[in-house]
Amino acid sequence: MSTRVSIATSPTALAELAAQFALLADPLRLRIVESLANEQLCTCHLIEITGAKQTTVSHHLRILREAGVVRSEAEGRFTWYRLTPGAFADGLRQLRGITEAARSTPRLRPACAS
Amino acid sequence: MSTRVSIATSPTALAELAAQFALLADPLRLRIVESLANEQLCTCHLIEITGAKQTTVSHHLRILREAGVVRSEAEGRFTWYRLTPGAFADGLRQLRGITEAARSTPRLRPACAS
DNA sequence: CGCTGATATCAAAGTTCGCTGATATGCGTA
DNA sequence: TACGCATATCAGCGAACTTTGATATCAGCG
Repeated sequence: MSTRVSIATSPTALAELAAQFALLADPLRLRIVESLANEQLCTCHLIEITGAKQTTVSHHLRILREAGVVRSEAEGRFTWYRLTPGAFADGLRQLRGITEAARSTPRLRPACAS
Repeated sequence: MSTRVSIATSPTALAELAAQFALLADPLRLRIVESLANEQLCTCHLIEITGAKQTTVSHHLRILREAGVVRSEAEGRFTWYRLTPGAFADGLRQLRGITEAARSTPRLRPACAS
């Protein structure tokens, strides 16, 4: 009879959250996201900022676009990117909860029932 | 003469931050971290909570341990894990900055100097 | 209309990552 | 001391990911 505490997050929600953090788990994508936090930029800017090849930047932009955290708008030959308002809101909320709880780790040690 | 805005984060800091998010980018690790946020747990608990194999859990615990976000303390046959106070603080700060800036994306569109 | 530049897509290659069975270590107990 | 249980380590396999050259698309310009 396992009386372990229930798991707050459903498996799917957990996977979605992990996917959200995965977007930030790559240095290049992190740089892109952080650059887009302050201003809209077109691909050429991001190529210059990151120093990565055009195809590489375009690939990561697609990942971010399909994840819904950035929006793109074509303007002539250029494509402008901006961060989606509310992007990473879930991740932020979760991370805040974790760090706040971890601030004072209780000595609680549930029994090792086997 | 590229006059692109400077990059706030150094390459190493960026990599470290990405590595921090990578820790949360796996559903299993995310569940472990989230479980440890509220109480100390030993490996057997985490095996039961996650439903994963013992070696799998142990593997991820090692990753978290070596990253410094969890601490382990042996007690007899058991090993207790707890979240390191201050873990993910940088990640949280960064993510907060991003989401706050993204709340109101300015129409700013720097020129495409080529 | 043909060329150039900006960007996206595709396919291949190399690398990393998660999972797992086998195995080792170490503590408590009979 | 011998055995069982909790846990960690190791090695290998397969999947997923990043990077990149080649190529396609498309808009603006001469």
